[in-house]
Order: sequence, then C-alpha cells, then structure tokens
Amino acid sequence: MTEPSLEQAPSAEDRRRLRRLPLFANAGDATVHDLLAFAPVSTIGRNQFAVREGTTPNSLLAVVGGRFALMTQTAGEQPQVIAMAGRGDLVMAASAISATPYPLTARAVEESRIASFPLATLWAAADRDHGFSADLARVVCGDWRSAIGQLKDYRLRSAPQRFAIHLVRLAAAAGQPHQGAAEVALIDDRKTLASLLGMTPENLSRTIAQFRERGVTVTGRAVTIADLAGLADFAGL
Amino acid sequence: MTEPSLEQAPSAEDRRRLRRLPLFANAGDATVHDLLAFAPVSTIGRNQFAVREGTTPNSLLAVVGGRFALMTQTAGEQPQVIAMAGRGDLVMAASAISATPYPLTARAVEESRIASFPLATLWAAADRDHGFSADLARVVCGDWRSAIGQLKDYRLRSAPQRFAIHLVRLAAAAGQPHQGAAEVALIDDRKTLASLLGMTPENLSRTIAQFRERGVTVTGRAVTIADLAGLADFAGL
DNA sequence: TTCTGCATTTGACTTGGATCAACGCGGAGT
DNA sequence: ACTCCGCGTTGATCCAAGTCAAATGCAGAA
Repeated sequence: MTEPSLEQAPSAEDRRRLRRLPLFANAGDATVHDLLAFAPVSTIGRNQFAVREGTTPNSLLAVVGGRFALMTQTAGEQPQVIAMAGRGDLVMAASAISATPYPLTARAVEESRIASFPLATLWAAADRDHGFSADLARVVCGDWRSAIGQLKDYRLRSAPQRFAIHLVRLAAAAGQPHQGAAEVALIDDRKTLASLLGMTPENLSRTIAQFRERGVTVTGRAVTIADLAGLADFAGL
Repeated sequence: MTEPSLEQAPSAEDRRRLRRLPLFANAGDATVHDLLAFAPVSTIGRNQFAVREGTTPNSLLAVVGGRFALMTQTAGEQPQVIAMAGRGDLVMAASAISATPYPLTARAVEESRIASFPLATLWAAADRDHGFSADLARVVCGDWRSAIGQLKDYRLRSAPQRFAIHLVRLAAAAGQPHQGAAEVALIDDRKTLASLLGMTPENLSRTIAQFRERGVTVTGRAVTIADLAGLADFAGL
C-alpha cells in the first residue's frame, strides 16, 4: 500500500543536500532553484512503498534520507531484491525520464525521505539547460552500467563470490585501502542482503560461517577482513 | 582481435535505413544529415569483434546489418552472452554516450555491417537538436529497462521458463497472434542461444526435448508451437 | 559420393544452492 | 521477571543445472 505520506517543501538542509546530487553536477543554479521550488519531500515509513512495480511515473524521485530496496513483486512469487537506493540516489531515473512503467517496486527498508520532481518541470529544465540534460543522460548511463554489472556478477560468479564482491565494494566505499586488513559495516539486514546477492538467508549464513577460515569475521553487521586483496582475488577481481 | 576492417561512406540504402533508427525518431533532418556525413560503415567478419570489453568508446556504433553477441570475455572464464544486437540496434549506447569503458565485448555472429558516429559530432548534434538529445536519452532508458528485465528473468524464472519467454517474444516480434498455434524461427545457433538464456547447450537440448510433450516442436531453427497462450502461461506471463 | 570436422543430442554423474525443519537468542509487551 | 515472536543460525535433504563423456547427425571439402 502506498501510504498517503505527508509532503512538505524541502528544508534548507534538504536543499543543500539535493543541490549536491550528481543529477545537478552540471546544472545551472537557476535550473536547480526552479526544480527545487516544486519538489515536495515526503516521508515514507519502514516497509512502505514509494513506488509500485507497473505504475507509471509522474515525477522523478530522489532519496533524501533513508534506504530503499528495489525489488520484484509479482503475485505468487516471493520478492527478489534487485538493487538498493540510498541517500543521493535517484529511484529508477530511466523509468521516470522516459515516463514508462516502473519495472520494480521501491520499499523503504527504514524510515526514509524522498524528494519528487514533477516530470513536466524536469523536461522543461532539460530543454533549457544543456548541462542539466547531460546530467540526466549521465545518470541513466550509470544506471545501465550498474545493471549490466549485476548481470555479469550474476552470470559469472558463485554466491560466495558475490558476497565477497559486496564486501570489497563496501570497503572501497568506506575509503579503506585496497590492501591488507579492513573493517566494514554491513548496511542491510540478512534477509535483504541475501536477496540482493541472489541467495537465501540460510545460504548467506553458511557463506559467512565458511568465510571465517578465510579471514573474514562477521559479527552482527560488523565485518573484519584480514586480507582485502585476497578477498578481492577470491571474488574474481 | 579487432580486425582493421574496411570503412566506407554509407550507401544510399544504408542512409535510408539509418534514418529510420529510433535514435533519429525526433531528430531534425539537418541533424541526421550532419551525422551521416561523418559516419563510416565498416564490415565485420563472422566471429570478429566490433568492440572489446574494457576499451573506451570513441564513437557510437549502430548495427546496419548482421548480428552481434554482447558478451563477457574475462580471461580464464568461459564467455557468457548477455544480449544480442541486430539491425537497427545501437551497440551499448550508454557506454558510448558517456564515454565510459564498454562492459562487454561485441562479437559478430555472422558477417555484419556497422555504422560509427564519432562522439564529438554526436555531442554537438545533441547540443543543437533537442529532439535528438531526447532520442539519445530514450534509447539509453530503453537499454536500462531491458537490462532490468533480464535481471528479473534471471532471478525469477527457471531455464526452461526463460526459453519459453524467448519463444513467446519471437512469436510476438514475428507478429503472430497471442493465442493458439504459431510458428517461429530461432535466430541463433544453439550455443549462442543457450548462453543468452543463461544455460548450457546440453541443457537447452534437453529442454527442447522436454518441450515436445508440451506441444513445442523444434527442428533445426524452425519451431512449431501448438498453444502460444499456454506457453506464455508456463513462462510466467 | 565419401570423408572429415564441427554442431547437436543423449546419457551418466556431480554439485551449488534451495527447501524444509529445528533451535538459539535478544528485544518488546505484559 | 517471564513469555512471545521475529531474526539469524545450523542441520538434513532435495533438485535444477552443470560437467564429463560418448554417440549421432550434418555440411562442406575432396
């Protein structure tokens, strides 16, 4: 159920945050100002849906805070998490920009806030501001790349390798050096993480147990990695 | 090995064909004329590469004739076909447009011809012609959608279901009615098709044998389907 | 036509990961 | 405090699909 969540104008803090989106990297200040003028921010409670698979977008959604699981939700089948969207990410920008139905549902895994740019204002801005329209294109290109990347991961690697990749990427995102020991924090609960990695929670648990003898210790969401390069090697680069 | 294939200006026939690309759906004639003026067409022999994974694009490639397998090609691992590109398709447009390294290799599965639009002229044209820049965005959005679609197929369905989907889509593409009996032709050889569907040739063969008792008869590349709706149902819509 | 080499099929076996079934543990409600 | 319940872990078993191996069919060369 998409809850009738309250909408409000973005706070000054929100505006500063939104201004820094990659979406606006090459956009003029005037463009951004115009867009923010009509971009209400809604609060989405834990486990509520910001987007339902199959619905047609009428605005581009940007995550201001919190975290969403982008997942399949076909009746009868158990849902599968395809990707996560966190602060600063756009929610399926390609669907919004081309006004085609969303292929996935976005569920808030924790209480989240989301800004919503009406498509009309977006298109108008893109028409006026070439930098911004280039930003739009760049964002979608990035989304394509990461989708293809996932497809490759899924076709080329085993479940434990995908978990290893996940850890290596978390370490990189946390600014850890690429060699030696590292500590990272898992962002998601076991069930969500397992589904994101294309495995069952049971199997993720077993993988974690196996990884202990590989120098990877997981306690709750805290992970200690003895040899990051070795882990990357196991993951297949 | 990317062979030094001969490049030539597009023929009148090529130009007509290229004009009809979705890429130019909303582009002005002047834009298209400019682009075609600097778009050499090369011939790529069977099993030669038009694009190597990891290389950075310097032009946008459009398939004028023939067919390419977009596949992984990591040393040591056996290649996996992620998608096919045929006449009228762009080859990994998102990579070209954003000038980021290609994530996949493009191998000609048959002798093919490919037009090549230099990025500089492309960007200049997009800056001048908003219709064209919208076309570019739309193409990339479509590519994202199909990548996500594949990800869903791969996560949600079994190998036989993916084969069934493939048949249903071929039937739809061939303009067959959505119900009753249908005849379609497989486009690819068994090995390529199996890899595209994320299975081994052996398993595809077995799947085909199983499908006989489901009213699907495959002889070489010719397929007879007794009940298309039933097949679609089996595939999971 | 016959030969030769590759593509496809069929068969036997292995295996990664899913499923089913307990069990332990920690936090919220009483 | 105690109970309940949802989360995560562990164990046992099953199954879809991969691997290895061999037979068959088919197309182009001689």
